[in-house]
Amino acid sequence: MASRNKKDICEILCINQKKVNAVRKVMQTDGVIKKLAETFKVLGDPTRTQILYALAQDELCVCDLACLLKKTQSAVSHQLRVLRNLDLVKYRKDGKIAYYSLNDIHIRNLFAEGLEHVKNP
Amino acid sequence: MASRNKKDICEILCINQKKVNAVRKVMQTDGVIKKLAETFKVLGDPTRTQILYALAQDELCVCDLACLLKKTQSAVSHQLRVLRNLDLVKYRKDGKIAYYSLNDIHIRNLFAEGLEHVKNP
DNA sequence: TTAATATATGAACAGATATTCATACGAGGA
DNA sequence: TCCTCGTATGAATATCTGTTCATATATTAA
Repeated sequence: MASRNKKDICEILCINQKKVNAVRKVMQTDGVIKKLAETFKVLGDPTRTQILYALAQDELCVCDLACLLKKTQSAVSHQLRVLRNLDLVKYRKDGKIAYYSLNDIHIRNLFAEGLEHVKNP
Repeated sequence: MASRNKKDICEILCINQKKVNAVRKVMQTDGVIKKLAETFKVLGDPTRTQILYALAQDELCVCDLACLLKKTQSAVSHQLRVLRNLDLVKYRKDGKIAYYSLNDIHIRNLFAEGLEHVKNP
Protein backbone atom coordinates (compact mmCIF):
# COMPACT_ATOMS: atom_id res chain seq x y z
CA MET A 1 0.00 0.00 0.00
CA ALA A 2 3.04 2.17 0.35
CA SER A 3 3.29 3.14 -3.28
CA ARG A 4 -0.31 4.33 -3.53
CA ASN A 5 -1.09 7.92 -2.80
CA LYS A 6 -3.61 8.96 -0.17
CA LYS A 7 -6.02 9.75 -2.95
CA ASP A 8 -5.51 7.20 -5.64
CA ILE A 9 -7.87 9.02 -7.94
CA CYS A 10 -5.26 10.38 -10.28
CA GLU A 11 -2.77 7.60 -9.74
CA ILE A 12 -5.07 4.85 -10.93
CA LEU A 13 -3.57 3.02 -13.82
CA CYS A 14 -5.82 1.98 -16.62
CA ILE A 15 -5.66 -1.62 -17.68
CA ASN A 16 -6.81 -0.84 -21.19
CA GLN A 17 -5.52 2.64 -21.83
CA LYS A 18 -6.49 2.55 -25.48
CA LYS A 19 -10.09 1.64 -24.80
CA VAL A 20 -10.33 4.27 -22.12
CA ASN A 21 -9.00 6.92 -24.45
CA ALA A 22 -11.47 5.90 -27.12
CA VAL A 23 -14.38 6.00 -24.71
CA ARG A 24 -13.22 9.30 -23.29
CA LYS A 25 -13.45 10.82 -26.74
CA VAL A 26 -17.16 10.05 -27.04
CA MET A 27 -18.08 10.82 -23.43
CA GLN A 28 -20.44 13.71 -22.89
CA THR A 29 -19.05 16.81 -21.19
CA ASP A 30 -19.40 17.11 -17.44
CA GLY A 31 -22.03 19.78 -17.97
CA VAL A 32 -24.19 17.57 -20.13
CA ILE A 33 -23.79 14.62 -17.80
CA LYS A 34 -24.77 16.80 -14.88
CA LYS A 35 -27.92 18.01 -16.61
CA LEU A 36 -28.75 14.53 -17.77
CA ALA A 37 -28.43 13.16 -14.25
CA GLU A 38 -30.46 16.08 -12.94
CA THR A 39 -33.25 15.29 -15.35
CA PHE A 40 -33.37 11.65 -14.36
CA LYS A 41 -33.17 12.54 -10.70
CA VAL A 42 -36.28 14.68 -10.91
CA LEU A 43 -38.14 11.76 -12.42
CA GLY A 44 -36.71 9.53 -9.73
CA ASP A 45 -39.10 10.40 -6.94
CA PRO A 46 -42.45 8.58 -6.80
CA THR A 47 -44.41 11.70 -5.92
CA ARG A 48 -42.98 13.66 -8.83
CA THR A 49 -43.31 10.67 -11.11
CA GLN A 50 -47.00 10.49 -10.30
CA ILE A 51 -47.53 14.22 -10.68
CA LEU A 52 -45.91 14.22 -14.10
CA TYR A 53 -47.72 11.10 -15.18
CA ALA A 54 -51.04 12.61 -14.12
CA LEU A 55 -50.30 15.90 -15.85
CA ALA A 56 -49.39 13.94 -18.96
CA GLN A 57 -53.06 12.93 -19.01
CA ASP A 58 -54.75 16.20 -18.17
CA GLU A 59 -54.37 19.67 -16.75
CA LEU A 60 -54.97 19.58 -12.99
CA CYS A 61 -54.95 21.97 -10.06
CA VAL A 62 -52.94 21.51 -6.88
CA CYS A 63 -55.76 20.13 -4.75
CA ASP A 64 -56.83 17.77 -7.50
CA LEU A 65 -53.32 16.39 -7.54
CA ALA A 66 -53.24 16.18 -3.76
CA CYS A 67 -56.55 14.34 -3.83
CA LEU A 68 -55.40 12.01 -6.60
CA LEU A 69 -52.08 11.15 -4.98
CA LYS A 70 -53.38 11.16 -1.41
CA LYS A 71 -50.72 13.62 -0.34
CA THR A 72 -50.96 16.89 1.54
CA GLN A 73 -51.37 20.07 -0.45
CA SER A 74 -48.04 21.25 0.92
CA ALA A 75 -46.12 18.20 -0.23
CA VAL A 76 -47.58 18.48 -3.72
CA SER A 77 -46.91 22.19 -3.87
CA HIS A 78 -43.29 21.76 -2.88
CA GLN A 79 -42.75 19.18 -5.60
CA LEU A 80 -44.53 21.33 -8.14
CA ARG A 81 -42.05 24.06 -7.42
CA VAL A 82 -39.20 21.68 -8.18
CA LEU A 83 -40.82 20.76 -11.47
CA ARG A 84 -41.55 24.40 -12.23
CA ASN A 85 -37.96 25.42 -11.59
CA LEU A 86 -36.86 22.92 -14.18
CA ASP A 87 -39.50 24.05 -16.65
CA LEU A 88 -41.04 20.61 -16.73
CA VAL A 89 -44.47 21.99 -15.89
CA LYS A 90 -46.25 25.29 -16.42
CA TYR A 91 -49.36 26.69 -14.81
CA ARG A 92 -52.12 29.17 -15.38
CA LYS A 93 -54.07 30.95 -12.66
CA ASP A 94 -57.84 30.91 -12.71
CA GLY A 95 -58.84 32.95 -9.72
CA LYS A 96 -57.35 31.26 -6.71
CA ILE A 97 -56.86 28.04 -8.55
CA ALA A 98 -53.56 27.14 -10.20
CA TYR A 99 -53.91 24.74 -13.09
CA TYR A 100 -50.74 22.86 -13.87
CA SER A 101 -49.84 21.11 -17.09
CA LEU A 102 -46.86 19.50 -18.76
CA ASN A 103 -44.34 21.85 -20.34
CA ASP A 104 -41.87 19.42 -21.85
CA ILE A 105 -42.33 17.37 -24.95
CA HIS A 106 -39.79 14.76 -23.94
CA ILE A 107 -41.42 13.68 -20.71
CA ARG A 108 -43.93 11.40 -22.40
CA ASN A 109 -41.19 9.66 -24.37
CA LEU A 110 -39.12 9.21 -21.24
CA PHE A 111 -42.09 7.66 -19.50
CA ALA A 112 -42.71 5.39 -22.47
CA GLU A 113 -39.12 4.17 -22.43
CA GLY A 114 -39.11 3.84 -18.66
CA LEU A 115 -42.31 1.80 -18.67
CA GLU A 116 -40.87 -0.40 -21.37
CA HIS A 117 -37.95 -1.11 -19.07
CA VAL A 118 -40.18 -1.76 -16.07
CA LYS A 119 -42.69 -3.97 -17.81
CA ASN A 120 -40.38 -6.00 -20.02
CA PRO A 121 -37.86 -7.79 -17.83
CA MET B 1 -58.68 25.96 9.94
CA ALA B 2 -61.05 24.33 12.35
CA SER B 3 -62.85 22.24 9.79
CA ARG B 4 -59.68 20.67 8.41
CA ASN B 5 -58.39 17.53 9.96
CA LYS B 6 -54.87 17.26 11.29
CA LYS B 7 -53.94 15.33 8.20
CA ASP B 8 -55.90 16.79 5.38
CA ILE B 9 -54.74 14.08 3.03
CA CYS B 10 -58.05 12.27 2.82
CA GLU B 11 -60.19 15.29 3.46
CA ILE B 12 -58.95 17.23 0.51
CA LEU B 13 -61.74 18.07 -1.81
CA CYS B 14 -61.16 17.83 -5.49
CA ILE B 15 -62.08 20.83 -7.55
CA ASN B 16 -62.64 18.77 -10.65
CA GLN B 17 -63.79 15.44 -9.35
CA LYS B 18 -64.65 14.14 -12.79
CA LYS B 19 -61.25 14.88 -14.25
CA VAL B 20 -59.57 13.36 -11.25
CA ASN B 21 -61.60 10.19 -11.60
CA ALA B 22 -60.77 9.96 -15.28
CA VAL B 23 -57.06 10.44 -14.64
CA ARG B 24 -57.14 7.97 -11.79
CA LYS B 25 -58.39 5.32 -14.16
CA VAL B 26 -55.34 5.58 -16.39
CA MET B 27 -52.78 6.01 -13.63
CA GLN B 28 -50.20 3.30 -13.26
CA THR B 29 -50.36 1.13 -10.15
CA ASP B 30 -48.28 2.13 -7.16
CA GLY B 31 -46.01 -0.81 -7.87
CA VAL B 32 -45.27 0.29 -11.41
CA ILE B 33 -44.80 3.91 -10.36
CA LYS B 34 -42.39 2.80 -7.68
CA LYS B 35 -40.31 0.77 -10.12
CA LEU B 36 -40.42 3.54 -12.66
CA ALA B 37 -39.17 6.06 -10.14
CA GLU B 38 -36.52 3.62 -8.99
CA THR B 39 -35.24 3.26 -12.52
CA PHE B 40 -34.99 7.00 -13.05
CA LYS B 41 -33.41 7.46 -9.66
CA VAL B 42 -30.57 5.10 -10.53
CA LEU B 43 -29.88 7.11 -13.64
CA GLY B 44 -30.10 10.28 -11.57
CA ASP B 45 -26.62 10.25 -10.11
CA PRO B 46 -23.78 11.70 -12.18
CA THR B 47 -21.35 8.93 -11.29
CA ARG B 48 -23.78 6.21 -12.31
CA THR B 49 -24.81 8.17 -15.37
CA GLN B 50 -21.21 8.31 -16.48
CA ILE B 51 -20.57 4.66 -15.73
CA LEU B 52 -23.59 3.59 -17.76
CA TYR B 53 -22.78 5.97 -20.55
CA ALA B 54 -19.24 4.66 -20.70
CA LEU B 55 -20.37 1.04 -20.64
CA ALA B 56 -22.81 1.86 -23.42
CA GLN B 57 -19.69 2.48 -25.53
CA ASP B 58 -17.50 -0.42 -24.51
CA GLU B 59 -16.84 -3.12 -21.96
CA LEU B 60 -14.57 -1.79 -19.22
CA CYS B 61 -13.01 -2.98 -15.99
CA VAL B 62 -13.35 -1.26 -12.64
CA CYS B 63 -10.03 0.53 -12.69
CA ASP B 64 -10.57 1.69 -16.25
CA LEU B 65 -13.83 3.25 -15.12
CA ALA B 66 -12.16 4.79 -12.09
CA CYS B 67 -9.46 6.21 -14.31
CA LEU B 68 -11.97 7.49 -16.85
CA LEU B 69 -14.22 9.14 -14.28
CA LYS B 70 -11.42 10.28 -11.98
CA LYS B 71 -13.04 8.61 -9.01
CA THR B 72 -11.64 6.19 -6.46
CA GLN B 73 -11.88 2.49 -7.19
CA SER B 74 -14.06 2.13 -4.12
CA ALA B 75 -16.59 4.71 -5.20
CA VAL B 76 -16.89 3.12 -8.61
CA SER B 77 -17.19 -0.34 -7.16
CA HIS B 78 -19.98 0.70 -4.80
CA GLN B 79 -21.96 2.20 -7.64
CA LEU B 80 -21.36 -0.83 -9.81
CA ARG B 81 -22.94 -2.92 -7.12
CA VAL B 82 -26.04 -0.74 -7.22
CA LEU B 83 -26.23 -1.16 -10.98
CA ARG B 84 -25.59 -4.90 -10.68
CA ASN B 85 -28.37 -5.32 -8.13
CA LEU B 86 -30.79 -3.79 -10.59
CA ASP B 87 -29.48 -5.93 -13.43
CA LEU B 88 -28.49 -2.88 -15.41
CA VAL B 89 -24.94 -4.18 -15.85
CA LYS B 90 -23.30 -7.57 -15.98
CA TYR B 91 -19.67 -8.58 -15.63
CA ARG B 92 -17.26 -11.33 -16.49
CA LYS B 93 -14.13 -12.19 -14.56
CA ASP B 94 -10.83 -12.50 -16.36
CA GLY B 95 -8.37 -13.48 -13.68
CA LYS B 96 -8.46 -10.70 -11.14
CA ILE B 97 -10.04 -8.29 -13.54
CA ALA B 98 -13.81 -7.74 -13.66
CA TYR B 99 -15.06 -6.55 -17.01
CA TYR B 100 -18.40 -4.79 -16.84
CA SER B 101 -20.86 -4.21 -19.64
CA LEU B 102 -24.42 -3.06 -20.16
CA ASN B 103 -27.14 -5.59 -19.47
CA ASP B 104 -30.24 -3.63 -20.37
CA ILE B 105 -31.49 -2.85 -23.82
CA HIS B 106 -33.50 0.17 -22.73
CA ILE B 107 -30.66 2.17 -21.24
CA ARG B 108 -29.45 3.47 -24.58
CA ASN B 109 -32.93 4.65 -25.51
CA LEU B 110 -33.35 6.35 -22.17
CA PHE B 111 -30.06 8.15 -22.68
CA ALA B 112 -31.10 9.16 -26.17
CA GLU B 113 -34.35 10.63 -24.91
CA GLY B 114 -32.64 12.26 -21.96
CA LEU B 115 -30.02 13.87 -24.15
CA GLU B 116 -32.74 15.11 -26.45
CA HIS B 117 -34.29 16.83 -23.47
CA VAL B 118 -31.00 18.30 -22.28
CA LYS B 119 -29.79 19.54 -25.64
CA ASN B 120 -33.05 20.86 -27.05
CA PRO B 121 -34.44 23.49 -24.69
C1' DT C 1 -63.79 44.97 5.88
C1' DT C 2 -63.90 40.30 7.35
C1' DA C 3 -63.92 35.42 6.45
C1' DA C 4 -62.87 31.59 3.78
C1' DT C 5 -60.25 29.18 0.45
C1' DA C 6 -56.32 27.80 -2.82
C1' DT C 7 -51.73 28.02 -3.06
C1' DA C 8 -46.86 29.05 -1.80
C1' DT C 9 -43.10 28.87 1.23
C1' DG C 10 -39.65 28.83 5.15
C1' DA C 11 -37.96 26.09 8.99
C1' DA C 12 -37.23 21.78 11.08
C1' DC C 13 -36.67 16.96 11.07
C1' DA C 14 -36.09 12.25 9.71
C1' DG C 15 -34.48 9.22 6.43
C1' DA C 16 -31.71 8.30 2.38
C1' DT C 17 -27.28 8.30 0.01
C1' DA C 18 -22.57 9.01 -2.13
C1' DT C 19 -18.01 9.06 -0.80
C1' DT C 20 -14.05 7.86 2.00
C1' DC C 21 -11.30 4.84 4.78
C1' DA C 22 -9.87 0.57 6.17
C1' DT C 23 -9.84 -3.97 5.26
C1' DA C 24 -11.00 -8.52 3.31
C1' DC C 25 -11.04 -11.66 -0.52
C1' DG C 26 -9.13 -14.05 -4.47
C1' DA C 27 -6.06 -14.80 -8.33
C1' DG C 28 -1.46 -14.90 -10.16
C1' DG C 29 3.46 -14.36 -9.84
C1' DA C 30 7.93 -14.80 -7.38
C1' DT D 1 4.37 -19.91 0.83
C1' DC D 2 4.43 -14.95 0.57
C1' DC D 3 3.50 -10.88 -1.93
C1' DT D 4 1.12 -7.95 -5.15
C1' DC D 5 -2.71 -6.34 -7.48
C1' DG D 6 -7.73 -5.84 -8.79
C1' DT D 7 -11.90 -5.86 -6.70
C1' DA D 8 -15.55 -5.99 -3.07
C1' DT D 9 -17.50 -4.42 1.07
C1' DG D 10 -18.72 -2.75 5.90
C1' DA D 11 -18.64 1.28 8.80
C1' DA D 12 -18.61 6.10 9.44
C1' DT D 13 -19.68 10.59 7.87
C1' DA D 14 -21.30 14.60 5.62
C1' DT D 15 -24.64 16.03 2.54
C1' DC D 16 -28.92 15.95 0.39
C1' DT D 17 -33.93 15.49 0.18
C1' DG D 18 -39.01 14.78 0.95
C1' DT D 19 -42.44 15.62 4.21
C1' DT D 20 -44.69 18.07 7.87
C1' DC D 21 -46.04 22.10 10.39
C1' DA D 22 -46.95 26.72 10.67
C1' DT D 23 -47.72 30.66 8.36
C1' DA D 24 -47.92 34.04 4.52
C1' DT D 25 -50.08 35.62 0.23
C1' DA D 26 -53.78 36.33 -2.78
C1' DT D 27 -58.39 36.01 -4.50
C1' DT D 28 -63.28 35.68 -3.87
C1' DA D 29 -67.53 35.86 -1.23
C1' DA D 30 -70.31 37.72 2.40
